[in-house]
Amino acid sequence: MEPDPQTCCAQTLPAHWMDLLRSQGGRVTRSRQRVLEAMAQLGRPSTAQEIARSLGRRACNLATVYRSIALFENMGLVRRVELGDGQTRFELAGDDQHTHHHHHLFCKRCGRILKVEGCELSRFEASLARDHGYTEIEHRLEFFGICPRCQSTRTAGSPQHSPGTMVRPDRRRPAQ
Amino acid sequence: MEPDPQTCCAQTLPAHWMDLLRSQGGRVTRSRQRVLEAMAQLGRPSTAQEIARSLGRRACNLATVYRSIALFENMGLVRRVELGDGQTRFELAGDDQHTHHHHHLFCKRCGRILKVEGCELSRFEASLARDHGYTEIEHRLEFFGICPRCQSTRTAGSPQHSPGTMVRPDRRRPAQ
DNA sequence: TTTACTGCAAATAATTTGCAGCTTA
DNA sequence: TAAGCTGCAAATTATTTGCAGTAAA
Repeated sequence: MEPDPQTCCAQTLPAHWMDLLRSQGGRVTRSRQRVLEAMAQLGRPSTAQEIARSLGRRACNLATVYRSIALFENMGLVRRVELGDGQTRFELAGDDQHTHHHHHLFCKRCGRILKVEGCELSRFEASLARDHGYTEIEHRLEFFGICPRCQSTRTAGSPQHSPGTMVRPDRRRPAQ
Repeated sequence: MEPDPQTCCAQTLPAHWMDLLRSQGGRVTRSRQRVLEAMAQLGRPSTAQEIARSLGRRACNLATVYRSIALFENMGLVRRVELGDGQTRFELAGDDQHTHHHHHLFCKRCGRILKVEGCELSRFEASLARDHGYTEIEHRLEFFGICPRCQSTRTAGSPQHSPGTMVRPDRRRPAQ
């Protein structure tokens, strides 16, 4: 897996997450710390399984990973990413270069995930708020396509992520 | 549930779906016809359960609903919609006024789903293709907010859809 | 010490699949 | 007829939960 600056850059842990956690009555435990570190190291939207597995030896229970993620998601430390392949992924959410709001470009063949920045939808959100009276509007936007490598191989390339757990191609195709 | 032109408009069945199905070696069966009719009548992204239940008496097996949906999705007759609440929904995909490409505005409290049109991302897609060499680029975009009714009730309003199966508010919050 | 957190196993829930019988072409 | 469907029940898979023991604060 060659390095891809836009794909596999280790993320940064949201600063002050410990304080944030404590301020909400939570405890800073080794498990939670490890889950966050694993997510940061993975540097891309990852499933609970991937996160648990990446912890390897010092693994913490899958149930704990789920519980930690749920907690972090409610704290706004983690955001969920759904790419229509039936798997729910999570990534760190923050406001620095690596964790701030962004989107993804997902290869429909191999599952490669590219980070996409610079989408400007705030004006559109404003018009939605005005036209329909909604508040607190936010959005999720994902792109799908065929990556360069897959174009040349013609066949479904080797999945970049979680080798061995390739999702069925059929479900990967977003009904556009 | 008052009528909402943008939410609950019965959709139209994709024309020629029978021919399309047959041309791919599939058979036009009563079950498949009913599943499509149910989706058209529901007129909004619906889960397999909702589709099966809406068929009421003349119900067809849940497994069959899943199989039909999968088939239709691969044919491009149905597209999947994920709103981050852990449920996978499906809606008719076509090119007429009701089924063409569009997005949704999902109320984070009651789950009301509003259809959103007029998003212009093709230029952005083109730049993605140019910059990263991807082809066949498409996208999925969903908006989340608090609908007017929920703003006034302060509490989680009655869910517009599938009463009784309200998802946990915690999971409804998209990690922005 | 107190009470939240964790591991483990059992429980749920959403999908999928095997198979034998039923239908469409 | 023949192959593709369908219902039903069992099997999977992802995720959640109960509980008793462990560890933050």
